Amino acid sequence: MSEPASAKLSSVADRLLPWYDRHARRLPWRAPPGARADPYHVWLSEVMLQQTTVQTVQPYFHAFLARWPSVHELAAAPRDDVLAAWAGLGYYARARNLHACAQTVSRDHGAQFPDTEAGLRKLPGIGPYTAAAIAAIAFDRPSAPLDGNIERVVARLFAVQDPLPGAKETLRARMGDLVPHDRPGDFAQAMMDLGAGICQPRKPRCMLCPLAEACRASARGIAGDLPVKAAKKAKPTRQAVAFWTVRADGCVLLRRRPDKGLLGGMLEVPSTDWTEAAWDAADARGHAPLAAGWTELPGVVRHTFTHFHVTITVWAAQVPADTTVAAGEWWPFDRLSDAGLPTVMRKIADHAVKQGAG
DNA sequence: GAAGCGTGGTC
DNA sequence: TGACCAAGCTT
Repeated sequence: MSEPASAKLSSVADRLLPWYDRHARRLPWRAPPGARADPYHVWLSEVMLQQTTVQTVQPYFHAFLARWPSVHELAAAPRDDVLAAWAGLGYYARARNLHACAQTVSRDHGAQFPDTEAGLRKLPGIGPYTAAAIAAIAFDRPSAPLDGNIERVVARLFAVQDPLPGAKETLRARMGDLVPHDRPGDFAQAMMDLGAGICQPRKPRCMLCPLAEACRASARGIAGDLPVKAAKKAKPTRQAVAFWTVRADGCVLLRRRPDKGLLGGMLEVPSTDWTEAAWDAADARGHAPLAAGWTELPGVVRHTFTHFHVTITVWAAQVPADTTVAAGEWWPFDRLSDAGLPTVMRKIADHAVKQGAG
């Protein structure tokens, strides 16, 4: 019988963990050496870090912990407060699921997060990656989280040339073979740190990599070409008109978006639909939140979402102090920063102010 | 399996 | 400037 594969694979953890002990990034959600991380902190950070950089997440993580120190307090918070605190972070379904998850854990689990991958996987907003990551990092389970960093590291280690996302299950199995029984949580974080700091997408720093000797892609000089990814579709450009309504008492009209879909549940500057065809004035006026003397402001607001670009024209109007609307909220202009506007809406507000319609 | 879902940084 | 990329999940 030949030498078991595990003899060689275990050397990956043996090489990586000492490197991690010297080079681990110091991050606010990580436990100090020798301590167990708080599952609430691990969960909150992992959800915030979905498709989002560490630098972007840090201030939000601190703000959430300061305001809601435990999962019980987060569960008890009004949902709109959680959404407003999430504003600017993107992928707002995460905030809706975060709040729902906190309520489930608080109500059904005695404020204790499940300590297994399968138990975590049942909670809203916790998918395959996040369940595996929390199980490993918070509970030291030998699970195999596979995020974008680990996909890249594993694809290079084994020189996997099949394109993603088709190769994902192959990579997950390879990762599973690498996970050590000792310190699996540190191993997962070490793989992510390696991906972020050494095994980088464009210019891998193989000269500094503790796994270079074991890396097939590095040996062949093709590390920078992996992983192969399927081509992405081109983004169309859509058009919209946004209505900036200033009331004589200094309030601005906002509106809450439907719960599902783009910017679901978030406040918005009332606007037309976002269509590929341009809006003519008569059609746009039919979508205004109220009848008023609308003026088109110079310039446009441009923004890019995951799957389309949008060009927004802003119409402004001033209305009397006693104006009301059926569906909408009047927000004092000088408290607009508390409203929790998504970035595209903040851009519209900034544009209106810059054009003198504050 | 594919599409929908944000934002900011980088090259 | 535009395309790519980041600790993905849901339907």
